Amino acid sequence: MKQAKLSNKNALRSARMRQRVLEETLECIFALGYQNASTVEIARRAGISRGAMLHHYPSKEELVCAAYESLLKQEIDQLRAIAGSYAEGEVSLDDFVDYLWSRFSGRSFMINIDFIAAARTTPNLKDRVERVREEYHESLDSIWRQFFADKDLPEHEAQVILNLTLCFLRGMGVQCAVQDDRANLDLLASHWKAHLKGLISRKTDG
Amino acid sequence: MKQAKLSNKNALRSARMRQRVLEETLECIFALGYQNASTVEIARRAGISRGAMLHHYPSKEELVCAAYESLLKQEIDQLRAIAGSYAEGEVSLDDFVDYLWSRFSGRSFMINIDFIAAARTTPNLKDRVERVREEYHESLDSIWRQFFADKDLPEHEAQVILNLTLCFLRGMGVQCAVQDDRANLDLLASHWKAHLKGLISRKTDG
DNA sequence: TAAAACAAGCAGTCATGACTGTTTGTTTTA
DNA sequence: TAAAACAAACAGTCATGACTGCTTGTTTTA
Repeated sequence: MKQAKLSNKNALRSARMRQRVLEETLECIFALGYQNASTVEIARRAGISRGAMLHHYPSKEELVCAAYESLLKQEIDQLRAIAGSYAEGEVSLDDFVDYLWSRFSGRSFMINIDFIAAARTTPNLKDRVERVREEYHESLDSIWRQFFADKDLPEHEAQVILNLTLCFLRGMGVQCAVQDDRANLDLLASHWKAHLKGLISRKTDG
Repeated sequence: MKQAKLSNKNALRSARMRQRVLEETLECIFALGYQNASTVEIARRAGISRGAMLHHYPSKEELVCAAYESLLKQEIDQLRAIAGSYAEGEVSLDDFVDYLWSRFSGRSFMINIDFIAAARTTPNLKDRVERVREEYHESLDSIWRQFFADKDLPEHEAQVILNLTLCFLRGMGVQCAVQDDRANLDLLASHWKAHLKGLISRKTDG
């Protein structure tokens, strides 16, 4: 994190520029795919010279990793916001699954797929990506537990149900990337939500 | 399909060569990733000159599409073989899910992820890929129905259960690509299998 | 059936274009 | 005026596909 005191104009300018570059990097990967997201194109879209971009991010790897971290951090922030709403009783488990599905069927996940594919065969990327992802999953775990705190369900059961749900949504997200047949997938998601209810009640009154 | 009568030597030689190239293409994509699988490297691995390869596959797109089609066709053949075994009562639903999981956690699916990611932003590839995939899913559908033929379950319920299972396995496969934690995922798969039993029996005696 | 004509398979080289990162120069801010 | 932010030009690498020519197999014809 190259970041000085934010009091002076330079630091502000720099931060803004970096933010814009990261956003355009993600947008570019989303639109063109990881492989076709060249630094030239990213700089062009960000309305900046490549020289300036390289000043902030000395290599492409540095750039895309930072972009990915930025993406996941946004997701984490949103999760935390939802965790807050839950505490105030504004969100149900159904709502939360809906929210997750919106995440796994949208831009964010499409970018994720590209990173997952790229990271599989790029050790450096894989390592860096893994760390952020852990943080993301921890946030997810903690919010998930909230939903089961009042249910009479052992913690590791809740964990299994979360993992089942996540895998399911991930799979749906992949399907979404292959062929955007939202209607059908939304329906399937509903099935799963209904199913979740059964899973919980059956266990709790058993 | 560039293929003359198989009686003459040339056609045989050609077929062998093409097969070898396709196999090495897949292997190369698996090992290096779609983006890093250059035609130079593929030719090197296949022990053939680039000139010869270009003789058989005039463009890279032609090559990778053919390779992908070959991959899915292999999968389809395996599925059909299993369908045969089922007819002879040699395979249970559990076995079949295990089989599917072996497919979604192995080489084949990893290559698939790369293709899915690449195809998302490469219209040509996407179109060609889609066609083969349909054939694959049809095979899957038909074998799946066999398992439910003797159960008292409406066809569309069986379809939903298949889709749930597929999404789930796909999601697990993606997780596998991210971090190969087989033990945990195998466990999760077991949960799902147990769960499937419940799904079926509950519906049938309801 | 043997030779000639033709076609297919294959190898190697070259031209082109794209992408990355370096370097050098200019403007803005502290 | 020194340092940071930015711009522009440049050099090196790599991948693709075109092109040329050689070798092997197949077909036609005398």
